[in-house]
Amino acid sequence: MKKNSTTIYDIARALEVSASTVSRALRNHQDISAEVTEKVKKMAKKMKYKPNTLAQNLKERKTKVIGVIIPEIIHHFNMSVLNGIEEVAFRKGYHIMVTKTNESYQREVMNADSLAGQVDGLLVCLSQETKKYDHFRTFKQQEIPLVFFERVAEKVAGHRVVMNDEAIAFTLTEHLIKSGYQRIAILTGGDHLNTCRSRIKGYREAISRYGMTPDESLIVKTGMSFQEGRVGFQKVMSMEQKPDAIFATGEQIALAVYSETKKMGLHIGSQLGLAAFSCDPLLALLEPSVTGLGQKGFEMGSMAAQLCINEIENENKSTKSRAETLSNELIIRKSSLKTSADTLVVSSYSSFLSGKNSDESLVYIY
Amino acid sequence: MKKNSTTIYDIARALEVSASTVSRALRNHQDISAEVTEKVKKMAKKMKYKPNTLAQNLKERKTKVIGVIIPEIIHHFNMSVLNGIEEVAFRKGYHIMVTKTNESYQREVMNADSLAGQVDGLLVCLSQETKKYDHFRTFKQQEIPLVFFERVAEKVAGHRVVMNDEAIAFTLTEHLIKSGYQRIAILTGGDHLNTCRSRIKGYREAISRYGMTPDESLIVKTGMSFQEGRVGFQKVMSMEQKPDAIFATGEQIALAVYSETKKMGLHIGSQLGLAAFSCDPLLALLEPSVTGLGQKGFEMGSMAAQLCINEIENENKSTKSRAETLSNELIIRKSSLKTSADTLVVSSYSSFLSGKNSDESLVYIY
DNA sequence: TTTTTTTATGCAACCGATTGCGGTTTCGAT
DNA sequence: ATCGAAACCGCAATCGGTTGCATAAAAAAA
Repeated sequence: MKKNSTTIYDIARALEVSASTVSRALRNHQDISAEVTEKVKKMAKKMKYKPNTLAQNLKERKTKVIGVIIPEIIHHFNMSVLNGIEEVAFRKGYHIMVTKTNESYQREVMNADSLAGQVDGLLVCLSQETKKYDHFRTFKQQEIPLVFFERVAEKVAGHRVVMNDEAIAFTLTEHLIKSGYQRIAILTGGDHLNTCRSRIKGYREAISRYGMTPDESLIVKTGMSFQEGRVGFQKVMSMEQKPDAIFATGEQIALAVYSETKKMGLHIGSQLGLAAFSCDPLLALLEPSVTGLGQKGFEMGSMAAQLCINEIENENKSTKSRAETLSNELIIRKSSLKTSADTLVVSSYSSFLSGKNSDESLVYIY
Repeated sequence: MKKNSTTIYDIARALEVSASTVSRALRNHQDISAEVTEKVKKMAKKMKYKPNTLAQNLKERKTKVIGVIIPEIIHHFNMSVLNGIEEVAFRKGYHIMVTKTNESYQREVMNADSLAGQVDGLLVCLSQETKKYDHFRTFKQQEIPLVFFERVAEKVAGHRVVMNDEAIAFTLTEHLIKSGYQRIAILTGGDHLNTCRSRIKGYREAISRYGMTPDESLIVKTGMSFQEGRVGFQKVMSMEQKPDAIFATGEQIALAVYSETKKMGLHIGSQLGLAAFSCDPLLALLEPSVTGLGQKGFEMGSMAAQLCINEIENENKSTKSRAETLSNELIIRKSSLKTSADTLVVSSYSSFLSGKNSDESLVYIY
């Protein structure tokens, strides 16, 4: 690259001034007279000068690039987040380097290591496998801002942007209960993921709050992927006491349940309730439509990018780790209603976290 | 960034050798004795040395980064492509810098300019607005490999990876005709896009081949976005002579048609045929399911990345622009069948390009 | 022992832009 | 005419790693 490009030295030679003068002129340094400045700029344009970003990076010790690590690309929520990140980055003059882990811890480590040298900040959504966080230490040492989103490392210093997982899970479960379902299974991933842990917690809270008998065998932690979701679903559906509703804690799981159910000929809603912790708008297009969440991916991504860039550009080192929680809303559709009511009612359940959290999860009936 | 990191000079000082020796030792240069090499490597590990990528980039005049420009991120096909790109890039030791244009020419220019200085290669899917290609000249001048995919610039030197648009469009239209639809509208974008041009051509070919009367008013070029697709759909549906089938030339258009149709209460298939030039697997989940294409996004992305990296690493300048065409298959589902046949028949139409193109578009009935 | 080769290492330039510091010129003030 | 202060500009170092060339030391040949 940069085969035939002109440098400040070329301009300097052409104008018989020094390279430093050219450099200063191009940056509007006041030491350089107006006429020289103009002369330099004119020549720069004439010679199609483009500053060598690589040299600037080395000198300035920064790249105007933020790294992104996500588990999967083919994933609507991740895409939305990425979209938000890109949008903010673009407006702020940054580029994004995107890597995916395929939910593999090992690949996450490789990505983190390889990005370490060339980004000014890093945005991460942890892989499903990740239980150790040493690969992020480099960033703290080098004072590279680190922002986790969605799946966060609580033990690592760094900003965090998450959803109100516990409250939403509570509301969602509460809704299923109020819809008349008696045996609600939750399909989710490992306890080490904050998302799964919180969602399970909210689920448990609702179950016990409404005096239902908790059944540990209904909490199935097979994983967040499509395949793993299917496995979990098959597992609960082969129990002697089958569940009558499913809480799918991720969009891939929801899709797995949905397609499996269709294959089995079960009618979603009347025969098996389904509610998903998913922002995918596709849920509204399915027939029957699936209860899910509002779309907060873009917001999460832009907030994460914003936090990151702020810390990059703020010279004050006083930036403590901030933990941002996005509220979200439950959008009720046919899949979680036993009777497909033609008349749609709008109501609102209060969030179960009475004092602590005032942003109650709104509930729309569609 | 790179606040407290050790350099080769630190290692050199600790070992009382020169920096060049350290550099060479770390790269296994044969001039350095085995013992010194080992000593250096041991010390490097001990001091947690990581080479400064920025300095290497400047020196080597390359970055091991390939830029990607796509119109939209929230777009299944684009993400499939991106997924393929990332996968190949990762395996080859490259990073990807992802930018999106939001279908804006201006933003495409900005992205191209800003990427020019810091990538070893560039992968581009043109924006819908783009009609001038000057912003890609820099890359040719600097000999930075350029690969277009999906929407390509035919006038610009660079590799191209496309689908067999014309043949697929022919097959798809042919299928609608054979299904018994009489008035087939095609919703698409501007003629300057190779994709639209080829798809329209295939459509026209099929219409005339089967002796139907072509009607220019059925060729609606409102654009490829969801909103534009909806506009186009509303336009044809408000004609005095409505179409009885729609050929949606993109996934966003297909979704627009699908959701509008549902709103109108029209039954897709029996009342209005629909076939989409789209790889989105969601089409299979909808009810009625929508006729579309096989998933070739990953393949397109990995091929594009492969071409790009090959050219980056091949020193022989003899790399002529290669144009790769991916074949694809039509997957027939309920939306393009007037009667929802319970018995599914598998057949195969021959590609209309008899001699020239032997990869006929396979047709599955689902 | 002397000369030639081989082996191993260091010096310094380079990639291109930035910037502290010092030097020269200009010009008004004394 | 002399001095001091702006106003302008260039030298050289720096960022960290790489590499051609020279050199020194060790080994081999004479």
